Amino acid sequence: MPLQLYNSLTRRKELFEPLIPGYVRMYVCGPTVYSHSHVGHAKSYVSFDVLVRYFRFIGNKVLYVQNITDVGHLLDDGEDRMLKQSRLEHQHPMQIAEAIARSYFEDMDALGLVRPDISPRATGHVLEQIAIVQSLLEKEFAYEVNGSVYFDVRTFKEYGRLSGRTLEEAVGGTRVESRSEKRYPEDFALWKRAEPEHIMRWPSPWGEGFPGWHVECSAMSMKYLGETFDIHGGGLDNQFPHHECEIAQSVCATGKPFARFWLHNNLVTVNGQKMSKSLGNFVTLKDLFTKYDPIVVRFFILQSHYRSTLDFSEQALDGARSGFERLQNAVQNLRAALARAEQEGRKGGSHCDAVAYDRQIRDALDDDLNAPQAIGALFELSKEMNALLASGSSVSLESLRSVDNVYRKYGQDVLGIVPEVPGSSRSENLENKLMDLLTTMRNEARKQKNFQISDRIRDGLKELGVTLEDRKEGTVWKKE
RNA sequence: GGCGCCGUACCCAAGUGGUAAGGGAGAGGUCUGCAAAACCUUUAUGCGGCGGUUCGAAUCCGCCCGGCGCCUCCA
Repeated sequence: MPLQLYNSLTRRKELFEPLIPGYVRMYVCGPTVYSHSHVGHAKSYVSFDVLVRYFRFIGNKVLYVQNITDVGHLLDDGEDRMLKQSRLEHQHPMQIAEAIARSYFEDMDALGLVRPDISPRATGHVLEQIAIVQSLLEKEFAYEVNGSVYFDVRTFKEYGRLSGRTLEEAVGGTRVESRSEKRYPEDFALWKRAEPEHIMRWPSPWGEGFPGWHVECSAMSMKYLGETFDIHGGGLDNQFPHHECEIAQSVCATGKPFARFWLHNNLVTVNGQKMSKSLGNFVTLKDLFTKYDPIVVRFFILQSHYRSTLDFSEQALDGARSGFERLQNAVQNLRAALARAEQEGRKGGSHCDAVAYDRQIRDALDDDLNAPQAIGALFELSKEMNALLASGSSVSLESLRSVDNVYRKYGQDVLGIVPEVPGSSRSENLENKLMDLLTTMRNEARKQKNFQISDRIRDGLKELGVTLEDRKEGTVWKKE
């Protein structure tokens, strides 16, 4: 089954093929860098990370662009959120932007995300934004008032297609007082006049000012991906107005189609309510990572579909952690068995049909990136292998290798929930050597029934946060 | 008020016409000097409620109840 993706533009799953065969051009709305990332950001970026990984896995080259918004994102009262934060922290806005951008990458790296190929900043692309605004003015899709430029939404008949609303509806339901400067309440700012106290300002044909929020994404996506590209992604809460406005200004500026596929991830909820900064119910990733391993958070996120809401709770996270550990154990068991089989040069043995699971996982991912279903299949495979290994039957080298291959391909490369080396008992360092020494001594003591010594070793290690487990295959240790 | 989404076991969560994936928790078991872990088995005659369409519905249609999102900054 070829890859199908749900396109918000058409409201249905569509066969996805890049415009240029074998080359996917993709843009995802990145963070506004004024405060640390929370679980909601993680859901969005983890989802698109899996998409990028999957595109590459099935043989495409991908150019993945994700912006960093460091100007123009306004609050209700018209204040730039970057400037507000800078005022609160007594720092230059670019200081905030730099610190938060670093924090963002730190968090995303921890979650195992593949970095975007290009991470352009809005402040670095003011010229490109001005060029779009100028083009829109020339073509009379926009108008200037007192040093600000607005997009005239009535000139674009497709306005509202993405979000499924018509101008009449929108204006009827608008709860915001219309800005007197605008010709029409739904018109949106392309360029804003900077008041004297406004620090972030650039010269423009209309005087000193700063770009509107939406236009940066049009400028940066088209600069690096071309006027028409394959995929534009982002959070569902950006569908309107942000993405609607992007489409309007891009299509009108170039006269060409903009993004072909629009993908929207759903939101993280807490007790059924959206996790957001304004509600104050958000959990920053940095806080979360003190309690949960980032890869557990990633696993938790991927256990629900990207287009479903994900309800956040400690109980759910704890459940994910246990499930994650179960999968790691299964992979460890399998690899230990594989190592033994390779050592003995095993010929023959019982069979496990990894191909069926491979197929199942491929089908799940091809169907609008159904990661939870793919994970379900990985667990079923694990259960079958565990049972086979526990029964004591010797599994054929070929089967063991093909199962390991499924873990590597999907668990590791595509989903990123199986580390290169699961668990902590394998790498070669002093810690490992010391632990080997201690566990060997302890097992010798146990053989001699000197349990005073053996328990003293185990209890002592426990106090240091190291747990020993005596398994059939030998003793393994884990750090808390 | 307009547009849209969701309601599946104690918790999280797939499934969108063919007779309920998966994970956690609980229960039972294997292993074991003890402990812990690991592993196995097991757990929804039913998918918010009521009608309808169909040989057949969690899945389609209608109504109702409950919750949420967007319409204003948010991934």
